[in-house]
Formats: sequence, structure tokens, C-alpha cells
Amino acid sequence: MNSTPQTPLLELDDIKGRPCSVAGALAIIGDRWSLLAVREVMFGNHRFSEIARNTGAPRDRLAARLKELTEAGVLERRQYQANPPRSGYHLTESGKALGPVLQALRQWGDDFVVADPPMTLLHKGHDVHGPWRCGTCGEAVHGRDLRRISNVADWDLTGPVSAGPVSAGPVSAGPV
Amino acid sequence: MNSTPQTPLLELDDIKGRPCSVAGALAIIGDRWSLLAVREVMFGNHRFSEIARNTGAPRDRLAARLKELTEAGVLERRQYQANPPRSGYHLTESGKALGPVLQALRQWGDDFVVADPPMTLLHKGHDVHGPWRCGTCGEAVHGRDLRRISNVADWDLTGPVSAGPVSAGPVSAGPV
DNA sequence: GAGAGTCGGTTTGATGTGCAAACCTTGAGC
DNA sequence: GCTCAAGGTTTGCACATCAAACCGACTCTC
Repeated sequence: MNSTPQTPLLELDDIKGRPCSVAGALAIIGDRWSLLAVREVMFGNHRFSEIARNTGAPRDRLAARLKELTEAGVLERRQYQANPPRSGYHLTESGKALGPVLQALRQWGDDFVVADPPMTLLHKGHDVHGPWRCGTCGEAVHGRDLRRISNVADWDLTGPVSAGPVSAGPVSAGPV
Repeated sequence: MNSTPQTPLLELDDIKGRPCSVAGALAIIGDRWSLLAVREVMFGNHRFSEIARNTGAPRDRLAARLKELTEAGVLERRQYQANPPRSGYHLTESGKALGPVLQALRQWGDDFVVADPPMTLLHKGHDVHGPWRCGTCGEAVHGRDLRRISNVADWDLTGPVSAGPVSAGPVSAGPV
């Protein structure tokens, strides 16, 4: 969907444990408040006070997170008045691309955490809620149809491997 | 996809800020190590030591998280030997349903965090990587086709509302 | 049968992070 | 002047997190 960033935010070596883009993503947006802040900006709440009120985050933590997210290119600040200088936060392409992450979390929360969905997302009038669909073919994804292939030489699905050919390593069918 | 839990893990009142299943989901799996632990179990690494090695999590933190995830019904322990008693961790239905969350994070990480995807997921031989697709109709979701509807009386997309009819509140098209 | 290794944690003590509340600065409205 | 709003920053304290050592039950090797 999107191209690889020109300068990656993270090298694989920076990731402790398995080199994995899930871990990389969590290093950027995996704290307690970041995704909730992105959610609010996505809802059209661009101001610091709005984000603080709607997430419940402490103001100092929120200020730190918004700064980090801006530096990571997830959000950008836009000045909306000059005197006194006031800026709002807006989504970059990277931030907009967190929509599927928020929706996956929302669906899991609806299904396994809360009693009744507090919000409904409609796509062309119908609920987006449904099975995981393949980004290529659009069909519902079942675990038996999934295979995982490691692209790094020294890790396979079971963990670090001391040495071996680049394309080696077990390939698994998922439980999901 | 799944039915509402019999006894919800969380009441909406327990959620600080906006009552939202994203926040609910993050309250269960939104810490630094939980999703990485689930990832490892999904890869077939069921033992404490394997999960500790492959995530890089400190052992005490991991022990605490695995216990919480077990109590939340995301994982379950299964004894695989009696003497000394040894248990492995396995995914419940709830845990398996985190597949789309992990995949959404993986895709975002591939697109915006790391330089080259360290792992490829194949669905029937082709990459699952692709646009967000609607769970109902299977089409790619664009922001202009999305509407969000609050199902709670005292919050709309902008934030808390003092009073008003149940179905009121702005409805938005998303940026995503 | 003594010693080392495995496994799944728990304990320890130092360090870092998160929190609520108060405070600050610039300007607007009264 | 006084008060209020916005967008943070500072303060002081509590709690969470970390790396490393430790532990108990058992097996394996010599």
C-alpha cells in the first residue's frame, strides 16, 4: 500500500528480541496513550485540550507523546493562530495508515472486552465489522491458509538460529 | 465475527476518557510486552523461556503479563509434564482473534517503521499485505466512504456532551 | 552419587516512568 | 485591572520496570 520509508524510523538491530515489524510498530505507537491520541485526531479533535480530555491522559504525558509522534512523522503540527501561537495536531500519511490498526483493536475490543460496541463504523452504509480479509484477494483469511516466511537469516519462527542458508527456517501455518 | 462476551472484561465506566473499545482493548493488551508474547505463542512458541528469549522481555514482567493475559482469557495454560509440573501457554479464541491486530501492526511497521519486511505472511500463496478491506463487503475502505456513529448517549465524536437525545451527535467521515 | 544443566518462575535493589496538581506565559474579553 | 482560555511545563511523590541473582524440582552425565 505504501512504500518503504526513505530513512527508516528504526533499524532491525534496534529491536530487542525477534526482529519484527510488529515490535517496530509498537516501539513507535505501543505505549499507553499514543493510539488514543491518534484516535482523537482521526475523529477531528486537533487541539491539545480536546485530546487530553477525550483520552484521559495526563497533560505532561500527552505533551511528551505528541512530541514523539510528531518527530516520528505520525502527526504534524499546524499553526491555526499567530497570537498567541497555537497549533493543532493533524495526521500525516503515516498517521492515517493507522486506521486499520485502530479498527482491528476496536473489533477485538467489541468482541472480547466490552459488552456493547460504543461506536459503529459504517462503510457505504454497512458495518465494517467482519472477518479478517486478505489485502490481496479480499477473501476471509483462515489460519489453515496462512504461511509465515522469515526474511532474515538468523531468525526463524522458533527463534534465533545460529547459522544457516538465508531462505531456510520452518514455515508455519498459523493458528489464525 | 464473535459474540459479545458473557461477562465483559471491562465495563464502559471503567474506561477513563472516551468510552471506546479501542481503549478497552488497550487496557488488556496495550502494554509493552503483551502483544509480543501473543505473537510468539501464535508462532508456536509455547514455553516461558522461548517467549522470554524471543520477545526480549524481562522474566518478571513476562511472568506478570502471562498471568494477566491468562486471567483475561487471551491465553490458557496447559500442563505438558507432571514432574516437575511444567505448563505451556496456548491461544484461546480471544487470543486467536488478535491475528488481525498483529497483522495491522505488522503492515504499518513494514510501511512506515522498518526498511525491509522481516517476515512475509502468505494467504494461499500470495501476500496478505494490502489495503484495509471492509469486513462486510470485502472492498478496499477509503475515508470518504466511512461514517462513525456513537452508540453512547453522553459522548459524540467531539467529546463528552452534557445532555441530549440518544442517537444525536455529529457523524463524521473519517480521514481514513 | 556428585555435579551440572533445564525449566519456570520469584526476589532483590537500583532506576526510570507515570501521575495529579499547581504553575507559567501570551493574549482576549469585560 | 481582573479573569479566563489555551497549550503546555514544573514539581514532588508513588509506582512500575529492569537486569541479575536466586530457588526448587527434576534429569542427565560422568
